[in-house]
Amino acid sequence: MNLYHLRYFLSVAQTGSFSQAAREMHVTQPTVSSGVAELEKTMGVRLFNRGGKRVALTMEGRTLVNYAMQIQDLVEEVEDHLQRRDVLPGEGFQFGAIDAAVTYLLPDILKDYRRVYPDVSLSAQVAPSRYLVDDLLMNRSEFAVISLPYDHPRVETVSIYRDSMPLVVGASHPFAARKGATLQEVVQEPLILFHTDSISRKIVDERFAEVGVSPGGVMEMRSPEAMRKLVEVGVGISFLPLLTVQESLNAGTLRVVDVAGVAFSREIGVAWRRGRYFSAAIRYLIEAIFEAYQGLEVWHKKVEIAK
Amino acid sequence: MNLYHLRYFLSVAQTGSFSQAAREMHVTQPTVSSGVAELEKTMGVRLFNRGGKRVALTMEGRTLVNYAMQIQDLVEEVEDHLQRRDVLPGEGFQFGAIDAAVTYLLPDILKDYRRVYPDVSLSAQVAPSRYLVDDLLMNRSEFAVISLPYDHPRVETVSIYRDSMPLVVGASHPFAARKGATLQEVVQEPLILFHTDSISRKIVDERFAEVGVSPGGVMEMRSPEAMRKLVEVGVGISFLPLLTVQESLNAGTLRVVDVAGVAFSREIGVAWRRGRYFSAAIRYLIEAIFEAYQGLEVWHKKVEIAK
DNA sequence: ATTATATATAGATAAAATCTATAGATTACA
DNA sequence: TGTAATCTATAGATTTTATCTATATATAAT
Repeated sequence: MNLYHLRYFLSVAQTGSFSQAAREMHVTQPTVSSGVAELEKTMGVRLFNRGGKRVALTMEGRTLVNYAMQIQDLVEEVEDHLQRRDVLPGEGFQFGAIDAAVTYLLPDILKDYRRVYPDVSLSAQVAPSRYLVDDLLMNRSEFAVISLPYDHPRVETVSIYRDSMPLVVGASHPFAARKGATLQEVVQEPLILFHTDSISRKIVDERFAEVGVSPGGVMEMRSPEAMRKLVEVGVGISFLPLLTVQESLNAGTLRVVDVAGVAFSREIGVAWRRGRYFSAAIRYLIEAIFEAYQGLEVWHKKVEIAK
Repeated sequence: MNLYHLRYFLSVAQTGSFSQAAREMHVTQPTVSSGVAELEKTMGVRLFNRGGKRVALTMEGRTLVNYAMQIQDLVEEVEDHLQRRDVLPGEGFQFGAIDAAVTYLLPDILKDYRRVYPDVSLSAQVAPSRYLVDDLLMNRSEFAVISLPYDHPRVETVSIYRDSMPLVVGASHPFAARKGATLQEVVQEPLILFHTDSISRKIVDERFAEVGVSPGGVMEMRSPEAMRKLVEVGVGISFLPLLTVQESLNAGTLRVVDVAGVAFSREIGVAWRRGRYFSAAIRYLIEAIFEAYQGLEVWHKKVEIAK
């Protein structure tokens, strides 16, 4: 069963003539004849009674008219939808983001996005970067906002934000009163560090190795928010992304302490599976992120290559 | 856009794999690939993101899944309907019948029919035979119950009922008291005859011509019921089908009078456009008529030929 | 009867769908 | 890290389907 044949059939039903239908459909009359004949064969019924000046639908023909019109409508509707890149209510997509991104970088962008695509349901997966990259590779999420650098042959990344990771201490910590501290002093203190999985931790570890120091008592955490709390109550001190601690600094519950020879920072960026295709509604969100954080140009270049 | 391609697409969406879909659909993998590629081209969007172990639907792909499933359902539904010869509520057909048939021959049959096909809406067109034949030729009705004989190269007929057309007079008419009358006597009386269009009238006229008599004051009518009334009130006398006057005879308001050398009768039969196709629901009604009036065998023979 | 208009059919041609074989890429596993 | 297995894409050949031209046949109109 061919969609053109259905169209021929409907035209014959409407005009009551094979010849006229052929003219309407811009094909020859035998084409219409064989199209209808093919339908009649696959359905096993006669659709028209021929012979008069006009052909007449049989009962089966009338039944098929009902269905054929519905089918035609659906086909036209879906073509229209897809061509106009409309979004159906209930449609949506999933993306990943690390905690800091979803908490501090994305809220305003997501708010704007909702205005442009009110019918798209967004599902944000919040997890450490490496899990988010797994999702990307398995096609479980469309893109992710993760910590950089992340080196993987199948993953493309563009940096959008550089976040410093200063040493922060509780307001009552001895360092809080001083203008700075040395790395040697720092490693004597109880340190609260990201889990060894994490990119931020890797940055810290690498620098420690370079300088040749190693921390004493270390507490490992996955959640920067939890780490912030622990530092606030004085369990230890930590190198934490500025984004995470900005509010606490403003409130005075945390203090930044300069450490000689150390200027940690981690980048946050957008990552996606190399070469993948982006639907309009998704592309819009990504571009909004780049616009907000000045990465639009690099993105365009990379996506161009990916094409 | 081909219905097979839609099926391939749905299978890929469900299995997450072109290869697996190919196995399910009993085609090769390149067939599925090119089918999906063709859909993507005509729709102008990417439907899957390839590359992982499993392919993943894009947003557009998800939209198309919704529509494709609806379309598939409709196609299956209509194929099922037509193959099983089901009748949709609201479906129906039109047939023609002369007054006597619809009043006296068909009621019980139609009642039974309603039990078997409760959802079929019947539309009976009641008119003199020649109009009903016009409808047949124009494919406006499926079959007709008309007066015979009716000779037309494009119309097939089978007789189902022979109805005598005796001379009937009002109860108070002088003839009513006598045991019989001659044709010469009859033509002296004011005669109420069918319109010259009608088959019943033709039968009467032919006999009159044979015998060489011609009636005097004649009133022409189209409605046998009206004629019956006129005879009852004594406006004239008439040759009327027994079916039409049976009740009046029982009630005693009309009397049958034998006329020497005259035994009019007309036949009633089923007529249809030669070579036409009958849907199951229609065929059932026609066969019920033949079963009731012993014409089933002839019908089968004629329809066999028509095929 | 004759002409005009319908649909059906036969045969040729064009378009498409599908297949086989294979390349290129990714994943899984040793 | 390399190797085998598995996946999708592509090229070219083949088959099937759709369409066209020409014509036969039937019906309706003049």
